[in-house]
Amino acid sequence: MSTQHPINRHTFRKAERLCSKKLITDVFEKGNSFYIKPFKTLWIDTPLLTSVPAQLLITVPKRYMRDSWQRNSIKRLIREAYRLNKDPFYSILQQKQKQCALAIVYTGRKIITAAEAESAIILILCRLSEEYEKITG
RNA sequence: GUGGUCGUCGGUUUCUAUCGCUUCUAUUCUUGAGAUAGAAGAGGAAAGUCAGGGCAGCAUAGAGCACCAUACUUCCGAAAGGGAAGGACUCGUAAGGGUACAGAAAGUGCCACAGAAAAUUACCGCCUGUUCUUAGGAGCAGGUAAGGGUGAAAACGCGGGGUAAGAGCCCACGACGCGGGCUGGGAACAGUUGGCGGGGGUAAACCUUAUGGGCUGAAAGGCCAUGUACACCGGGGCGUUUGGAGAAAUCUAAAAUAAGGACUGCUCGUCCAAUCUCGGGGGGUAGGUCGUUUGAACCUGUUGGCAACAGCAGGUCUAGAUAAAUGAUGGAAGUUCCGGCUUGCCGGAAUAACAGGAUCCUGCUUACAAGACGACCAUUUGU
RNA sequence: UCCCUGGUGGUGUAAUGGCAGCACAAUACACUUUGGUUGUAUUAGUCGAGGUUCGAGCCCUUGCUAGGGAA
Repeated sequence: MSTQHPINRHTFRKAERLCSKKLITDVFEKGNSFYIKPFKTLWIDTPLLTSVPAQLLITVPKRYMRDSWQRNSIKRLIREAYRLNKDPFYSILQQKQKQCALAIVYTGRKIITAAEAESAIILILCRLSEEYEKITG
């Protein structure tokens, strides 16, 4: 598996996105959650249909950001930050033989810069890694 | 030069480094939502969803009413609450701008406050007659719209005649409205001539006239796969009359009819079934694919037309995602601005506003940074 | 993507085209030793822009904004 997804390539393909309606409802209804600065994160430990370690869903509510171009740009920033920083989290998941469904919800009301997004995403991924350490003991 | 009016263009440009996204094509083998290479990849408004269509489904014997929309003329356009040119009115010194711009003389309603009165009106006043009288006047009956501080709006304006007092009551001139004739124009309309008339405003109040209008929207709808249950609840109903068979229960045939449903608001009318119909609710699925991008398409040239636009010729194929693709960080050039002066160099800053396709077109409306351009008007100064 | 509804003081709500009200809240005063209750007074408003009208919260156009629905 790891040969198909080399660590040194920071990709973010369709397989790594959360598209299944069932999984999405599971994440939002049964998932664990925590809050770091402008993002709310929901996650659940569940077997996925594909071979990737984790699937991610990015969401910006229409209630807070009215214009679609603003929502799109924030989603792009989050995706970029996740893509560049996901490797430590993936390696932990692969060690533990686990799969994870993730949802990141932006709860701010203004546009953030790329640097702010990246630091917050790094914090979120560290927190998730800790949670998995606790689960597996 | 200053101020202004109308309009057009513009919309992060080019090269490059690292990482990355979507679609298509080719190659490859480990046959996977793989790898490599190449190509393509958001807007003038993609927006608001305001108008009209294409397309799709449902409905459709027909008629009437209701409801909704539109409303100067001609032309363009598939159509349009669309556009062009023109007319009328209106705002502006002007260039120009705006107009739901049919009917108030078919009818109904409304017009607060103020005012005598807001549309067949008499409160004060004026005048006539009459009664009383303290001789100033008061009461009663009638005539009268010339005058009365109001109001958004006051019963055409002004002059003369007339009268008891007055009044378009009559006349001249003027304004307004409705017909007729003539001239110009394709028409709206304009000019002119003569006739008739007396009427407040309001139709983005009801309404009248003319014209038009089925309903629902890609979560429409078709196909494949997966999966299941019409189990449950509520309303209505499987009826009545006549004929035949039969002792009867009942069965059967044809016609009519009550209640119900359909014809998408109502009426007429037509049609509909008998473990049936209408509504609610539940179970299951939670995937793929078509629709889906070649079209009233775009670009260039040319012809016709004042213009909107149309014809002809040549060329082009130009996003198709689906929890939803264009991004992040650098470098160089270019562009713009600021400062300095050697006037074409140096240094610094910025590289943007509005904003992201989701079925597709035509319009309308709204938002919009730096900058560029054209036409015209007013005014000032100089020549 | 498509469709629908609303917007009135700080909050909740009324209002035929004709002076924009009511309740709660807030502030001040009175009452009370003080607070509460009660009473009196005050402040504060038609989402923005344009149009129709003598006159728009209401009618029309357009924008802004809030919310809802649709396998």
